[in-house]
Amino acid sequence: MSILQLQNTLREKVGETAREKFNIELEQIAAEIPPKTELGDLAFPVAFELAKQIKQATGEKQNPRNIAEILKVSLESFDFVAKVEVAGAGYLNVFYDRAKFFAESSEITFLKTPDQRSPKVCVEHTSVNPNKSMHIGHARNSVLGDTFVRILKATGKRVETQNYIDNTGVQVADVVVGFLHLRKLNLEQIKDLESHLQIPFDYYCWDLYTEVGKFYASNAENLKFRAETLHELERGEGEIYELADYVATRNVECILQTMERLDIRYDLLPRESDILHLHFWAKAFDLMKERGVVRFETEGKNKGCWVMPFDSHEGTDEHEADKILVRSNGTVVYTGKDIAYQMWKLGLLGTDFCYRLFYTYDDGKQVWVTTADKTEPENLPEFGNSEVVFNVIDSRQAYPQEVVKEGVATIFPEKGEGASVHLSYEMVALSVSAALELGLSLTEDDKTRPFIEMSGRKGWGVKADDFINLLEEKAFTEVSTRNPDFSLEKQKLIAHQIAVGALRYFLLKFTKNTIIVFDFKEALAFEGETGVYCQNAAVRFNSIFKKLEENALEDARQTFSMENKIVSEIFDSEIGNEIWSLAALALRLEETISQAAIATEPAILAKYNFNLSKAMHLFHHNHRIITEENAVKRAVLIAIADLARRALTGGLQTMGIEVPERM
RNA sequence: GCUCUCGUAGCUCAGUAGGAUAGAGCGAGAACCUCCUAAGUUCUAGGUCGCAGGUUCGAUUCCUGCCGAGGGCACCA
Repeated sequence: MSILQLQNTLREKVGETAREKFNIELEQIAAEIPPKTELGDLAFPVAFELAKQIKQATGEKQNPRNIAEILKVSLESFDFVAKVEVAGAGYLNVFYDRAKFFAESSEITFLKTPDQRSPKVCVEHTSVNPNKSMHIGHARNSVLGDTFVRILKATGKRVETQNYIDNTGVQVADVVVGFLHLRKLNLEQIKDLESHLQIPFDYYCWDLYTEVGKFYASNAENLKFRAETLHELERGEGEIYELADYVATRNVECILQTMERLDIRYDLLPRESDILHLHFWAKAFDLMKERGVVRFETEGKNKGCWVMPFDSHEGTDEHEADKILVRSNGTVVYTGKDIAYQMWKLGLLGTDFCYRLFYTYDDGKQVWVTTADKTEPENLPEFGNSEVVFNVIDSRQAYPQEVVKEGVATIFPEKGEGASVHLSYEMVALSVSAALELGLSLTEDDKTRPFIEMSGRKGWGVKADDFINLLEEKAFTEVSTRNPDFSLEKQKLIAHQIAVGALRYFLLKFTKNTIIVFDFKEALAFEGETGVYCQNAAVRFNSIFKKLEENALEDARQTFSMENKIVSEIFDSEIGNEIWSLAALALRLEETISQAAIATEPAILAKYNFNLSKAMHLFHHNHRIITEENAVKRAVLIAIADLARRALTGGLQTMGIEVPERM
């Protein structure tokens, strides 16, 4: 029986007893982990609630402690429960039978694998404009999205990961303007330039994009180049389109490489150009008209537009409550296209992309890209058609995302709003000191602000690759000093794993709706609450097992199962609470991952991994396994250490963090 | 103007389906390497949970108002 199952069983029993003894139907039964191991493994503050409801129902005033005493008796009937105590004003504290419970669960595996028969869910993340390199704020999106994918998979969900490519938007147009009108280069010349470029292509574009911003600022007339270019991109053919397609694709390749460094991969790259060329909007528009959810305005300020009635809280008057989807000149707004695209993801559009293979990763995993050309590639996976779609998009887009969600739900009430989830998060901004370190020219007003927003347009930001490099260099210095016997290759691998762990943990330890104010010192830390701290706990435990005899774990399990009585005594001894609390914490991984999935909050998992690591470092400090002379105690310690390292390895893996061989 | 999010230790942040003594990291001050790696462990100092009301046996958590910070509110993308 797992901890989750036991909790639910106990919860049911509490509800049942409340019904039988007090004639009260409890809607929800809260259970909590007591603040200290001495207070038990699970607590029900339910007697307070019952006392209140009994008073309401009968007017009779009952002491919560008396109520708890009655519930106590019924819970004690389970064999997994060692004892139940009534504590404080009426808490019901449940103590598990540690030896029995541990014997049953010491071999548990924590992570589920995706069930191929379960309905597919889609997570879209990254989705950066393919016109420059990624900065650390973009990386937050990807790390959050990728970790959420891992969390869903660990709960057994089948997940499709998409990275949307806006290859026909203003940002791509702007960098194309830079190539055409500032650099005066055609496609061949760009390729030639690239062949002897000292910096990566996306870095080059980063600088060029900033120049274009200045180009527009210097003379508003220059904006006509943007309009021209956008028009060409929309047309979908011709020299400029070809050039833009090349530039965008090259940037996508660079971005995929950056993400590969963080162990982030995709299944599909849906491109905006294909949404345009395959007329997704027209299809969606037909469906909307068919279902009568859009209206053509013949008068008022929206005259000539197609609108969708929208009873959102955002509108200030009745008119603004309607969302314009088609402008009076007949063109569709961005949100309209987004609704069509969201319909495709959910399998509601009734039309599909064409596909071709974009790239094959080292281990053979494939990432596909959409096209508008009819092709019939071999081994084409099935894309789209997801039960639920999670869009990882920063909180500034909350309003358009709300429109998409409500829009789709209006067209398909049978599907409902639950199918579209905006996985919203706050941006990464620069601290004033970090901005100054980067040499940005801040105004006096800027310097008084709580943070400085990153801006691709201004060229303000810490590039993801630069920062990973910085972390790798720092880690390499440490690794090579500590492990001079390792080959250079191995040292570099470990430094890389540490860098990834540090960055991913840093981006995940904050809850989604906290603005991360990026500060170099804090982000580069390898001590305290960091990924490195967690990795180190796992490495230390692994090194114990390397030094133990070959069959130590199997032997321990055998000793353990035969000596139930002595095991009980150990758990009841002086060190019992401490070692049991580590075991109990390790056994909570599954529950934690499930909580993180329900709350769409990877930070819950990050905090768990940190707390588990802390308990492990403490355990490591207090107990010597290898030299332990009492065979049964040694077996218990080995089994707990194994449980803990497997839980931590699984928890870290779910965050996309590897455990290095040595550190 | 309308609307959303946030305000917890010197700093950066957790927490709260209303509940036991409000936690962690950093920073500050001390102690611990002959020891399965000190990227570690232990101890100390540090809080009117923005302010004021309300609901409740009980509020940092829920409600209202105020103050402060940051978003979002186009026939932009």
